[in-house]
Amino acid sequence: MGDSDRMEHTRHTGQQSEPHPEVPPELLTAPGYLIRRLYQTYTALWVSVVDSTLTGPQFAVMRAIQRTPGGDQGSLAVMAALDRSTMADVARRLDRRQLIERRTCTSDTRRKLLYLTAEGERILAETAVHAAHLDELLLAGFSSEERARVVNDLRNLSDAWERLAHKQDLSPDE
Amino acid sequence: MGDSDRMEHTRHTGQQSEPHPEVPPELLTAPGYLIRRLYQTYTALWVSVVDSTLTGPQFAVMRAIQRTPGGDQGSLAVMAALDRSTMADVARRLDRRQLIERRTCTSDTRRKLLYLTAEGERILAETAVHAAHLDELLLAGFSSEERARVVNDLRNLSDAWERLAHKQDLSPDE
DNA sequence: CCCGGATAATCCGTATACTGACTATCTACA
DNA sequence: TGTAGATAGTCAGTATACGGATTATCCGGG
Repeated sequence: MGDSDRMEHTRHTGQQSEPHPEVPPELLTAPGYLIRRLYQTYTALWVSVVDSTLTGPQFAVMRAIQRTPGGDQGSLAVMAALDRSTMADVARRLDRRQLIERRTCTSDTRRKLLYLTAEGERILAETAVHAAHLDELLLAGFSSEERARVVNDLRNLSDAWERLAHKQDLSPDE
Repeated sequence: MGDSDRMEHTRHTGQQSEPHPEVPPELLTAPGYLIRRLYQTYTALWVSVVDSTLTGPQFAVMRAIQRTPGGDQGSLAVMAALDRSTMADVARRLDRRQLIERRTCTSDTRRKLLYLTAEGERILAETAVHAAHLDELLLAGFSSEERARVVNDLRNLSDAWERLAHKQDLSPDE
């Protein structure tokens, strides 16, 4: 997993102390560009803080199974915010590593019901500690009311965008 | 390219009005989970609004080239917030489609300098219009001061997280 | 001039992510 | 009952992403 040595190659993409390659300003106010960077930075932090054997999505899936053991892949995918295809991949990898078990539902053989194995429970509990620490870190620079506001803004954005995504007509007009 | 037919299967992953997939509450306050969902929703909206022949990252790369024609892949990657490997992929695909040109630098043959082709300029200009429209849509549900606050929060988060990512010691202590 | 370290791009392996197609299965309706 | 439509999971194809190894090249010291 991560390089646990603390070499000074801390920069991922290489920039920031550089003579400023100058990000185009149109990008800096584009919500999508910002979100992409946030997502990238977050996954980098996940790897370095949680390190661990689980990726973020894998962790989300196992959390969902923990909450609803025996749920089918489709429902659990929704909880973990994954689509069916991606869930199939993630579940296959977790199954292969024996962190979850996939039983075909007897009353509907199309369904596969997911359960945590003992090892899976162990890994999940272990990872949850580090994940909680990461969540703290992510908001550590903000006062408690800023924290609430930021999380709230993120959820509002998320909701607003999802409503947009469900509309069919997004033409420029009006 | 979204299904432009108006079939009633509007849901992507399958539910949300269903009885109870019930997202685990630990996930709903986890910034990382929210960011991942925002990123997913954003890319879905990009496809359906900008549609187009360019992905978000491809667009960012072409914007960066437009701003700094003849830049080398490494510097342009930083501007577009991509790492070297990903930039190599993206540049190869754009090159194959003749939207950019890659010339080997004569004074340093390791470097490849990127330029937009005429066709690339055309596509970029076209896409920029739709991208601007998307940016409007993304904040359309907010008042103008909410808008400023949200964008500001995103940039602050981005900055704070990047500072975190550059620190070497992220242990749980204190 | 030659060598060793640094650097630019690429390649490999793995993991998300999404669309569309495909299989197996289930269910409802006529 | 018999079949059409819906549904669950998978697979193929494409595109991001990232770390680590590789290759080609550059540059500085001896």
